Amino acid sequence: MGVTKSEKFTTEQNEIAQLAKVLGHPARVAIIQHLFKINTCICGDLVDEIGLAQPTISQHLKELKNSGLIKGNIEGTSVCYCIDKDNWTKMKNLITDFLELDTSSNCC
Amino acid sequence: MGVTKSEKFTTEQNEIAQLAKVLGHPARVAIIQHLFKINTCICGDLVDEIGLAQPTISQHLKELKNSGLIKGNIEGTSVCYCIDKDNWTKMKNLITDFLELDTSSNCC
DNA sequence: TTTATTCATTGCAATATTACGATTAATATT
DNA sequence: AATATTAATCGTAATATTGCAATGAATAAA
Repeated sequence: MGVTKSEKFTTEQNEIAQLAKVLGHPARVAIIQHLFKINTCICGDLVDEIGLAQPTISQHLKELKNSGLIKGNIEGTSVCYCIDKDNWTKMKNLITDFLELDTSSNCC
Repeated sequence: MGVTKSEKFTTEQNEIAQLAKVLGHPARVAIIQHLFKINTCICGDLVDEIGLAQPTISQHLKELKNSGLIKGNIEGTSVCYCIDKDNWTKMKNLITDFLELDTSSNCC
């Protein structure tokens, strides 16, 4: 059926998975890293930087935007994309808490 | 074409994305959390715990196993799945480093 | 106004993912 | 041996994702 049964899981589990999914493509990882590196960003830069076609980059940017991790301000013909710091911090905490599960057990 | 162009990205970007992708499904998040909670785990428990069909759980377990995050030891008719702590720690560091990108800039 | 430039959107093809019923393989139990 | 239990695998259907060419909308430059 190809459709995730979100209703079977907690809100937290769904949120973690949703964020992880957004980061689950190297192009989006690369975009995030680039945005952090240069602070102000134009989509065209990313096309050159990443080497995928412009509509493809645009689509990845849309997903990142939908997730709230980045925001885009229109500036004339270009668009300034950048990290949404508040959401980034929230996301970071959510994922970090999940990853910090105790590994000091003694099974297997 | 539905196929990710991994060759366009760095090894690090691909590794981060690959791990994030594995965590990009609530069932797998739930499985990881459950494994941490009870240390020793049998697949049947997970079917009851999570509420998806046994083949579906089995498939998610396979993906987690392929990623190296968990390992499964056969014990009679049941299988003891648990977190692969070394790999978990490596993965945690990889993701954490990525998430720790500096948010102290002043764009937008 | 005409022409570039920049980026979003649409439409499509190829591939991947999610889910489950049916079956299978293996060990336990009777 | 016959039956039950556990979990992997196979096959299939439904849906999602990835990628790009073509197009469109908007502003900038000539």
